[in-house]
Amino acid sequence: MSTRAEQKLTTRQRILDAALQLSGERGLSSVSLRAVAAKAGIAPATFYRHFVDMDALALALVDEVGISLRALVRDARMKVFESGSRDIIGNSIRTFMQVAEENKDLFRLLRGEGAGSTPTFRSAIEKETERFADDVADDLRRAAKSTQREMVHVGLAAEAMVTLAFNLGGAALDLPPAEREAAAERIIIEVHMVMRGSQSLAITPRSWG
Amino acid sequence: MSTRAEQKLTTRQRILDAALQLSGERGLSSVSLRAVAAKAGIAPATFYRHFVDMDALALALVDEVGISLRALVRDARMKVFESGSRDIIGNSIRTFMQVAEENKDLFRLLRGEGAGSTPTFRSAIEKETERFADDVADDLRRAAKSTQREMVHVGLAAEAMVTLAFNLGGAALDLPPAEREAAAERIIIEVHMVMRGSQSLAITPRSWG
DNA sequence: TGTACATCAGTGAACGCGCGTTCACTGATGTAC
DNA sequence: TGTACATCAGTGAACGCGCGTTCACTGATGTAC
Repeated sequence: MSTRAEQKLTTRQRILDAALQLSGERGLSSVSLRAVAAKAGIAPATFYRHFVDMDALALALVDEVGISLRALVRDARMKVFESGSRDIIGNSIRTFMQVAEENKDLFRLLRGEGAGSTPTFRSAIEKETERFADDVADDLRRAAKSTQREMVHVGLAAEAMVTLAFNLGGAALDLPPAEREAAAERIIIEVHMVMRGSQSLAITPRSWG
Repeated sequence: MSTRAEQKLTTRQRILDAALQLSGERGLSSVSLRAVAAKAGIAPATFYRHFVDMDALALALVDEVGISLRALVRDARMKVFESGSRDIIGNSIRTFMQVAEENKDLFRLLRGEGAGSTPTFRSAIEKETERFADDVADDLRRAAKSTQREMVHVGLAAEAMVTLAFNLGGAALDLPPAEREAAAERIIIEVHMVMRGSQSLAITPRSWG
């Protein structure tokens, strides 16, 4: 690869990094092109050599965030698996929280921007969380087989677990460490409830409600 | 009450209504003072007769939203109770979705602004959702007594249910009606899982995980 | 009731500022011969 | 390798615009006598 093209890519990356950092405070939608340029150390006009506008940047960022996130979580899942622990849920949530803490900006972006922005952006983020839930669903199915405990609506159980982890876990990122750990334990119990509920419904379906 | 004071209050209300409407599109944090003034039919400078700045408006709005929401949900719960149905969860979620649909802007504000804004604002919104969860917890305890089915971690179960309803329900507001109903049915199943899980853990606590 | 004065919600013009975007440019890197 | 030309990432100045905020004002409403 030529030097010029390489250089262009590193500048592009500097722009993405700057945008991610700045989005942490107030959300990406209130970050200006000029602020991104300043943080990235380029002239405002240079921005246009890389993206047609801020919306394009936002989409590229969601893409990158999604990829990073999946990689991070794949590692996390392997870590849980290798630990050989029987407390799969507890370990997963604690690892998730650790990864989230080390990548606050990424998580805030996915969580915060999910609501208050452009429809395109919103649906891009929804796709990412869906992929995430799909991975969890696979894990659940595998766990169900190996423990011989049947589950129903595995996809829904996974969706519920991911929703709880993302939202409650995301909110917990703003808390002091001690409270953050307490929040993690609460999330673990709630995710357990979903797990048990899915198993319980497999044994005794729809009753009194 | 004097005519002048009355007039001032109605203007204030026009400002709040305008802000709420405008927040629906892109979130409150990207609504300008001038846009609010224009929508409310006043000069920009008049805004300052009612609020010191946009942050004060935001806080007043969260307060108002919280109060409206609790009133709406109190009505909804009564409706469910009066129906005498045994499918309490299903009815609650469906009623919740109906109320949410009729008050999209309110819900979007609570959901969307929960992440991407000022810490003060964020914590104000968190308080509102906590109150909401407390109400649900009361309902759960009452239901547990009347059905004789013990539950554990009722507060956590309520938190999980509210988190699921708010986030998945809120996301569903952007979908076409048919898909929205399907989403509601999915949320009902997931909330059921939490319910069952809480009951199951009361019978067989912490096991293999 | 009538008069004189006080209050204050709402105004319109003006301000300086940061914004997104454009444009002709520069000069290092890449390419052809 | 050396030379002449092409490419194009990055620039700096300039633009018009909507923003938040200020200020002296207006005139209807409220109050005291």
